[in-house]
Amino acid sequence: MSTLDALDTKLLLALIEDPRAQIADLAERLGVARNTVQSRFRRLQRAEILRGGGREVDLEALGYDVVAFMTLEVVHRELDAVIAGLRRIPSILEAHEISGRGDIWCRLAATDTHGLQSALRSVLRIRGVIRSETVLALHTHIGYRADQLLRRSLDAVGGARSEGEPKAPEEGQ
Amino acid sequence: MSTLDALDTKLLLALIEDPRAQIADLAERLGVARNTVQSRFRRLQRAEILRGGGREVDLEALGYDVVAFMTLEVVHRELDAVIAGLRRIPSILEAHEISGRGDIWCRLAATDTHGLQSALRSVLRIRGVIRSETVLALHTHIGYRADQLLRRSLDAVGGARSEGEPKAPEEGQ
DNA sequence: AACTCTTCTGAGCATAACGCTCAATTGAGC
DNA sequence: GCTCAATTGAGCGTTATGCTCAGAAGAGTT
Repeated sequence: MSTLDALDTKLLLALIEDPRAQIADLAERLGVARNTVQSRFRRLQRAEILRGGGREVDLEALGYDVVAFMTLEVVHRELDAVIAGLRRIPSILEAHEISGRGDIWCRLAATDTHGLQSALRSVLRIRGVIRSETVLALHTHIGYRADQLLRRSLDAVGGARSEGEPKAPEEGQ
Repeated sequence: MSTLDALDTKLLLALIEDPRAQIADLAERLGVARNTVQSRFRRLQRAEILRGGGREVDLEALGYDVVAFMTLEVVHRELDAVIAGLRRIPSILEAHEISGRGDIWCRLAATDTHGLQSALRSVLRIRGVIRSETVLALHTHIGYRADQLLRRSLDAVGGARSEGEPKAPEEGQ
């Protein structure tokens, strides 16, 4: 289980909303001394729960060890209602409409397999959901990144590169 | 096409690396006046290319209009090599090992369908890749979010809630 | 009840960053 | 050569930062 208390969690929430928020503002918003936020923030950073400095939160540190991907087949004219239903389930981390087999693709997180089962039940209870197919994410080999894309854009536009930076590969578009 | 020049792109890259980086540091790193970074930063923020203040970059603003999901079946003993190959393709935004049908799940982005085709060809050229299945992401209904999860953790631990904040729903685990 | 240990608090301090303005310079396009 | 937008460097007052320190508050223990 995570070692985060309510204050840590609130701090993370505030930082997700605005990663560049100032320490003093955060302190005021959380109704706590500036010093406290400063030390909490430092701790979260050092523990790498706050990755990159506020961009993303380490879900495992929060105790969400199970991540799964799910495709959903839905009654098309109920699509909006299904989306609204998904939105109400905290375990749903994202949801996209897709082409091909299945109509919606989702990512979900849970503390354990029981939590996952519970989340899946919630999903299947949504009116308009016909069928679901779920796979477990066993390991993240490449975490979300957009920097490679940016680096390639940089090459395309001919931006000078600072020393030491690796050149982005050219494969694929 | 995007209206971002090399400096904008470099600024975004630096902010992805460290969303809380100081303006002055960024200016020094990019070898440009502090004032310049300040105005560029403000512009990126206002144009909402920098979402949330540094958390994520708007891919569409960069000209990447096509997003797709791909499952890959691979020769298991070549898994590491496949991952390494994927890592070298900028279009691959993330990659996870999964259970069930297909062995790897990826998200990829491209400027258009030609770019997507090119990326897919790059993937299929990787030694160890047996078969791929790709679906287009037509629309993002729920973008990546972790705040709901955090809010539920807050409720679980009994954190007091500031005024006006909506209570996180209770459905699912 | 006293004790310890940790955390939070509030204050203070020197340094640095911030947001802003302004005049001068640069560079591209006409 | 001209215009226009962007960049630069300097300067300004205000604010945030990182730091220290002593005291208060709580939880858990003896």
